[in-house]
Amino acid sequence: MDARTKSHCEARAKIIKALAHPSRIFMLEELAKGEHSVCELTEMVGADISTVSKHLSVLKNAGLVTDDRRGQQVFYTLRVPCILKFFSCVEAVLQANALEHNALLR
Amino acid sequence: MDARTKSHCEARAKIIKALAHPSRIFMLEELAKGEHSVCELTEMVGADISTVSKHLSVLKNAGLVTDDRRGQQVFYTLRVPCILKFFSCVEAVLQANALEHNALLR
DNA sequence: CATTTGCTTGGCTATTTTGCCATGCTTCCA
DNA sequence: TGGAAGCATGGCAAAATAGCCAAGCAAATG
Repeated sequence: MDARTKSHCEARAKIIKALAHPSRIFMLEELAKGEHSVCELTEMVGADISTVSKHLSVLKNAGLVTDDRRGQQVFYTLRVPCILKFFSCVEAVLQANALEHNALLR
Repeated sequence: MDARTKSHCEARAKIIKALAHPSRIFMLEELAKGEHSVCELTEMVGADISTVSKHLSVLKNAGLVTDDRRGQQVFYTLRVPCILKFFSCVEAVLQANALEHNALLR
C-alpha cells in the first residue's frame, strides 16, 4: 500500500469512524428527517448533554452535519443525504447475516 | 431511544466499526476485485501477518467477507458487493469537505 | 515422520474512544 | 445587570482497539 493510497484510506476511515457509534447512527437518522436542537437530540438519545454534544462535534468534524445557532439553541442538520443509502447497505449486510445464521441453525 | 431501536443501532454500529480502519478499507477494496490469500493481503497492506489475520477476522465476524481454505492457504472473498456504493458515499463526503475547505480559504 | 509453509490465537502494551462531571461561554429574559 | 437556559469544553477513569511477538495448529513436502 503506497503512501498515496494509505492517506486516502485514512481519510475514508476517519469519516467511517464518525459513523461507527450507535448514538451517532441514531442521530443521523433523526437528522435525516429534519433538523434538531442539541436539547431535542439529548432527549431522544437519553444520555448526558455533554456526551451528545461531543458526538455531534464528531459528526460535524467529519463533515456529516452542519450546525446553526439560532438564539440560545443550536440546530444540527444532515449535510450528506447519501448517508441513508450507506445505511441501507449495512441493512443488507445485517439481513444476509441473519439468513446465514438461520441456515446454520437448520 | 427505545430498546428495540437501540439494539438495532448497535447492530449497525458493529458492522460500520468493522469498516472503520484504513487497512480494512484497503483490503475490502482489493477483495472487491477478486479473492486473495492472507499472504497476498499481508504483502499488499505491509503489516505483520498476525495483524492482517486479525483484521480479516473482524471483517469475517461482521459478515463482510467469507474465507475458504484451499490447501495451506486461506482465500478471502468480499461477501457484500454494495460495500463499494458505501465507499462512494464516503468519497462524496470527502469531496464536499474539500470544497468547503477551499471555500473557507478564499 | 519431521519440517516447512500459511495462518490463527494468546498475551501484552500503547493508543484511542467513551461517558460523565464540573466548568465556562453565549444568548435571552426579568 | 443578574440570572437562567442551552451548549461546548476540559479533565478524568473505564473500556475498546491496534499492533507486535511468541506460540499453536493444519496442510503440504521431503
